[in-house]
Amino acid sequence: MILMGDIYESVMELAKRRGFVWPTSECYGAVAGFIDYGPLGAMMKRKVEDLWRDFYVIREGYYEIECPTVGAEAIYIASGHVKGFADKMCQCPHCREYLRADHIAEAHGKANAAVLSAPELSAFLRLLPCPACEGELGDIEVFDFNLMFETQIGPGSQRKGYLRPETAQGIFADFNRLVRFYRNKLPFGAVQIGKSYRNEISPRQGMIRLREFTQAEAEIFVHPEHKEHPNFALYTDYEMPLLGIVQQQTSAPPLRISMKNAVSRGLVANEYVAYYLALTHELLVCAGVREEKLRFRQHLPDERAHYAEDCWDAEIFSERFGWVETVGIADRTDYDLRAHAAHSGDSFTVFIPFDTVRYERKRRIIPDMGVLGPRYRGKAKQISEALAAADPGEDGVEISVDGERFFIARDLYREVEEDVEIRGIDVRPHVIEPSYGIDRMMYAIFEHRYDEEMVEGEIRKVLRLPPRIAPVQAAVFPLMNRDGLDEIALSITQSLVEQGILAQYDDSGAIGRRYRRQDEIGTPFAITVDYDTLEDSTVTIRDRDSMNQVRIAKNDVPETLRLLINGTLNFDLLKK
RNA sequence: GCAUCGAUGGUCUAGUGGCAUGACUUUGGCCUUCCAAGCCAAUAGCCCGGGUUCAAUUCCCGGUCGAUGCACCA
Repeated sequence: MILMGDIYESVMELAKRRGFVWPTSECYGAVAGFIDYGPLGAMMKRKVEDLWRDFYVIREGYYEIECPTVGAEAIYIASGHVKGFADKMCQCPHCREYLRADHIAEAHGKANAAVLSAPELSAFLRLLPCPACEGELGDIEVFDFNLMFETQIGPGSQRKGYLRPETAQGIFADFNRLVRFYRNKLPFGAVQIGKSYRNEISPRQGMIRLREFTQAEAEIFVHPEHKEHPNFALYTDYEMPLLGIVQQQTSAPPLRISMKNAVSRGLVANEYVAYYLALTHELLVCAGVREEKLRFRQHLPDERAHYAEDCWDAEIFSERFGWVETVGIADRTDYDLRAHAAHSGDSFTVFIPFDTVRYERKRRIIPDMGVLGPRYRGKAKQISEALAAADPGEDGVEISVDGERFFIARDLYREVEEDVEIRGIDVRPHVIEPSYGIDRMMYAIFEHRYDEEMVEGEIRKVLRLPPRIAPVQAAVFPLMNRDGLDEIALSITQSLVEQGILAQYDDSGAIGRRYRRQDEIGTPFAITVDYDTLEDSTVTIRDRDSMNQVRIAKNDVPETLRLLINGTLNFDLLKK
């Protein structure tokens, strides 16, 4: 329960004050769209990323790679970002408002205005009113505003580069290496966690829309005809709310449905997409997102990229921002690999051998280059290629090269029939892409796990973080700062550190105050050394969420905490 | 980017054309046998730049950041 005020204000105030999230370079004036993670925020973010790695790297076996954040222009020409990641903008000459040129055109009946060129758009807009001030747009200039940050590689301006707008392209560009790494077998996957950059026109909403943000993306390469996930059994009966296209069009509530049924009813395109919907659901809940504030929404046909076969967003409900898209899960088909193949000249395919070698009877045309060469000179090569693909008649064949027609007589080539051995086929995989916005996850966790309650007339602020995510995992207090209690507490702290547990020792102020300090930063457990400890070598362990305490042997503290933190042991079971 | 509003110790806040309030937090000390107790002390602030003025935290202009609306946006 939140007792007072706007939860966003309360959460961000705490995050700032306790060192989770800070405005960047505050002493020079912060910059919108950029944030710093402070000591606790950076620690917590790393733990969220490690949780993600547990799911994708350890469990799925998709190894992590790391590519530069600066990419050569060619990559983003191929990916379509140089052309497509730009908005057609214009500025109203009267009110100086920046406007989306294609949106105005579409509002006035121009279908598919997004594909028009800048001059075409500017001609179309001439007589239209500005949506902001109603003034006639007149002789208006339409320009591209590309959302990528641009830079130069090397001195001068020899080579143009861009800060990556997504981590995915680095994985695609490494495809041929990855195929070899995974020994030419499908499916395989690679993941990347790192910074991406988008020069947002107007970033607002704190951590939700950043110009520099962290993505965790997986690119899973699958055989286009085999979209059954090998471990689908894990999630066949997993149920979660799906807001499909039909539900959205009929304003129906999300459908709670098992993954098996979602696929068999055609709600979700295939097992791979369904598998990662379920995995994402599990991961987000595990990270601390409230299950009842999480839904999966399918892209409507007009918002889905033309090449995508199916696309879903994991949306997390924020009191402040409404439903926030936090994870995108798409079947991108072979779009990306095809684009990189076309631009780079590499094949971007995997050779898949058949179980048994096949033979096909093929008619092959062998040109007589001894004659064709001298006769057609520069065109000879093209003619021989066209000839190889032609289907000759009785006395010869007519082919065309560059629009010019040639008749090649029967005696200028030989036709042979032969059995050709076909050992396999080059397959261009389809890409299943789950793409996570880590910063949005972080905000959602803060908002969902922040709590206030009234305790003896005081507001108690608690971050109810899952123990795995909490930046500090345990606190150790001497009840009194004397009589040797402090030495015992210090030695317990040391024993925790030796177990790899981040523990904070605190002997400052009243015991209640120390508990509150830890509650605020989400520390799940606190160990207190009191006078009984001197008698029987037990200490109390206090659970953040219930504030209950249980006595355990001092020597059991490191192992007990280890089990509590990794979730093997539940605090309630400690009681007996 | 436009319009409106705002910005005072770490946090919340009072107030002013002339020495800038108070509370909480934090630090040190005293006290204290389990959930922000008490006492003493300390640290720490008027978003930035320019203008008006003898004097600007205060008034004016510009900027930055934040909130809201428009626009934009996965």
